[in-house]
Amino acid sequence: MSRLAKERYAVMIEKLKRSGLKSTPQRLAIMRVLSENKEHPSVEAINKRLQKKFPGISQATVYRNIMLIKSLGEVLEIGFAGGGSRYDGRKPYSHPHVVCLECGKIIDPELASLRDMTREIAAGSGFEIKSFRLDFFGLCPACRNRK
Amino acid sequence: MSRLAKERYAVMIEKLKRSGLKSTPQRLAIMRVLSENKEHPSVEAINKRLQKKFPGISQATVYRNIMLIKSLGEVLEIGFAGGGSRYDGRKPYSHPHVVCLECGKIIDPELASLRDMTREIAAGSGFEIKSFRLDFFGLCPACRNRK
DNA sequence: CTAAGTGCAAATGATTTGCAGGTAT
DNA sequence: ATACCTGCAAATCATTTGCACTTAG
Repeated sequence: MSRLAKERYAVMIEKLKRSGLKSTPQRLAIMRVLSENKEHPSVEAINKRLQKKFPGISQATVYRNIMLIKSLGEVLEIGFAGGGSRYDGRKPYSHPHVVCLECGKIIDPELASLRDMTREIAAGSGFEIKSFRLDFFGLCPACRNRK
Repeated sequence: MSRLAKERYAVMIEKLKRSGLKSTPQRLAIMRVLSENKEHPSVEAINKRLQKKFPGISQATVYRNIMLIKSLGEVLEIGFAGGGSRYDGRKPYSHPHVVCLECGKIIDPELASLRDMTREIAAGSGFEIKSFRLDFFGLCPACRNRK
């Protein structure tokens, strides 16, 4: 477990306790997966990963806990139109993603030109901006070669 | 019908004919709504709008035709996680949106700083970028005042 | 103890599809 | 004529919810 993952996990536990919610084994395990997994896993992927340690854990439990963790502000949901959300527990705040249309891989790119965008939008539209969503879609290096 | 709307509508008809597909009244009406409606309407909104002229038009017909128009590259689908896509037939290419979390209003903002973003991402990630999706979420001026 | 949480199965809600007629070309 | 379309209703698919049972604090 990396330093960042440990830190993220600790923050989640902290918020959980502060909220007077229970620390069930399933819940802690879900938090652990979210804090260390870099793949932006889907609910299905999280469930699959947990089957080893919790045979028979319910998808409903995974969904309910992710919702809860989201309400604590500790996981970012990256939902797509066609259904099938992915989750980022390492950086639970708005940030850009690059999604491979072929294999579904998702990475967090560097994007210096992002800086003043939100400010520019707020000034131009009169909206009070709360969050953003920026996704680039394309083919990852591996899938490009495979063609 | 504005000049832009007329133009968009003409392009859609053109592509439709070029593809050897039929010009049914329902299909033409859907294209017309998509080419002139600035509200980024949902399927439900489009259906509602058409009920006057086509009592009993099926949601399925609207869905099927939007899919078809999308496959012609003539409408941009703005799909949201919680379900409920919105459509933009006036600018059927990737461009940013500002979405009101309260009333669902969607506008097309100016965003000069968008310029080199795609290039920057492609260079940094090795991905071949095909499209992007940039949404800002917040409160529109009207909803801000209402608080 | 007892409020929360879990597993299971049924319910949802947007979208899709199969089928039995219609209709544009 | 006939391939394409439409309306209707049933089927999907991810997600949510009701319920009876279990468990953390």
